[in-house]
Amino acid sequence: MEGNITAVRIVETEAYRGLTDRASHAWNGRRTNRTEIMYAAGGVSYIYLCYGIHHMFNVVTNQKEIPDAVLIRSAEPIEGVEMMKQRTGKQDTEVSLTSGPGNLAKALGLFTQQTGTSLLSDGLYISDDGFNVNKAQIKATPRIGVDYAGDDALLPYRFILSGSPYLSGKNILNKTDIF
DNA sequence: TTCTCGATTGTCT
DNA sequence: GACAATCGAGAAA
Repeated sequence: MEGNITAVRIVETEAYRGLTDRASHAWNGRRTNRTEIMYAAGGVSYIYLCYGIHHMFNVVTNQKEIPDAVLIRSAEPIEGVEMMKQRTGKQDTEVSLTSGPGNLAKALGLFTQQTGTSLLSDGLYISDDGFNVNKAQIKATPRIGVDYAGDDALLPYRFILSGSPYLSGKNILNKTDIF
């Protein structure tokens, strides 16, 4: 694996509370083949295909039988930029490399088959690299692209590292008027 | 079995 | 700013 590592620092996430959140696939206890993994104990990945094109990378976060997850929307490339460019087919290093959930999953080489992978495994893991985040920079805002969820779409369940250039595109336009 | 629609992105006007 | 692309999951019949 040496030399084949791609690492990113997560700068944007969204929380999905399965039981009460209409924006969640597991809303109201819905349990299907696809969402089954959300009911597993936290620490595993939930990756699925959206619009037939884009892969979404989620982290299952709660206890067994509680379908909560966090969508990783955007991140800052730390290591293996060349490989990410290869995977996404982009020529230059640009923010869109890992900005936006679809791009991020692509850059990291994540596909639906990786659903259920433990995030403590060798191939895929999340760790603390000691980066010191100023808590004042962490902001909560309404989520993106979930307008259909009614009132739940207004919940401030999106968390961003404000000021990061890697926040996804549409959000950059909106980021100033939330707080 | 069939139909509808989405936790998005990129391109066109 | 608006809209098409694209396919699998979920719901309905």
